[in-house]
Amino acid sequence: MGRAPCCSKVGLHRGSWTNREDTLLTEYIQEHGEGHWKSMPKKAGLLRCGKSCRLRWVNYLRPNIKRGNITPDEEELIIRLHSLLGNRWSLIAGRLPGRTDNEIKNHWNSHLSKRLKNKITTTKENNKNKQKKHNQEMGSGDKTNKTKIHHPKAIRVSPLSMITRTNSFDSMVSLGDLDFPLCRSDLTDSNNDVVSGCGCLCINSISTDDNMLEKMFEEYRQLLEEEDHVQLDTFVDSLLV
DNA sequence: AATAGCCGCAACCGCGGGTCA
DNA sequence: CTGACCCGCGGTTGCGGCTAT
Repeated sequence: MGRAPCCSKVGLHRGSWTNREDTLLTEYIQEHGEGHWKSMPKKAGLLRCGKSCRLRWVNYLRPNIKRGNITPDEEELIIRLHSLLGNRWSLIAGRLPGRTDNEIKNHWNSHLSKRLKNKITTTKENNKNKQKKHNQEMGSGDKTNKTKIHHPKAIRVSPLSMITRTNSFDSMVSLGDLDFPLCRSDLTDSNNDVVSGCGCLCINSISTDDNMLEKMFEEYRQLLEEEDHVQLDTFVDSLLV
């Protein structure tokens, strides 16, 4: 028994929104408020799926939405938040006023991920050369010294057990206080540019405990200060318990 | 000028969690 | 307890504009 479709597709408009549709939706929401997406299209006189209306409103028509020109500061914040949260775009968006999760997701996929990939490649090359040189100086290489970074798959976060879209991350932790790299490979060069963000510390479950994240960061930071061969799996696994 | 390829972004889709009858 | 429904999320698609050839 399959899941029923969210709405009947028959006779509904799809594709780009027209000005008239935008106006109808905006006027309806201004008068009646958000929510009740299922019944909204009919009441607003729109031949659209409720999901489509919600998406259009949230990503485009909502007031106070900033469009285009993501600043370098915002980019850096996105990179850091992504290294912390993984692909939790709604959480990342909650930390960037006026930005939508869709916009951030698109920007990440089309710009930042490629840029980081390039930087990672460059960094890896440099590290390879350094390691080669080091091995030559120290004799044979030590294969057990490899740092292992675990990439847990991001999971959906319940709004109740977590946070709301609007206040989201503010209620958990003040990232303005984060003056250390968010993950092992999210290191900065002498120009304070993020060199690499590949080794994501993806946290699979975040409690509402006020100090939990800060404790985790502190623990993580201490780990990083320890010997190079720390197996990050151990720490990450501890987060997953 | 034509067109192929690329890129950015808006929109769609499927899934999972929460709620409620 | 169960199942239907609603909502929101992340992944993916497809279209339009831009650029290179």
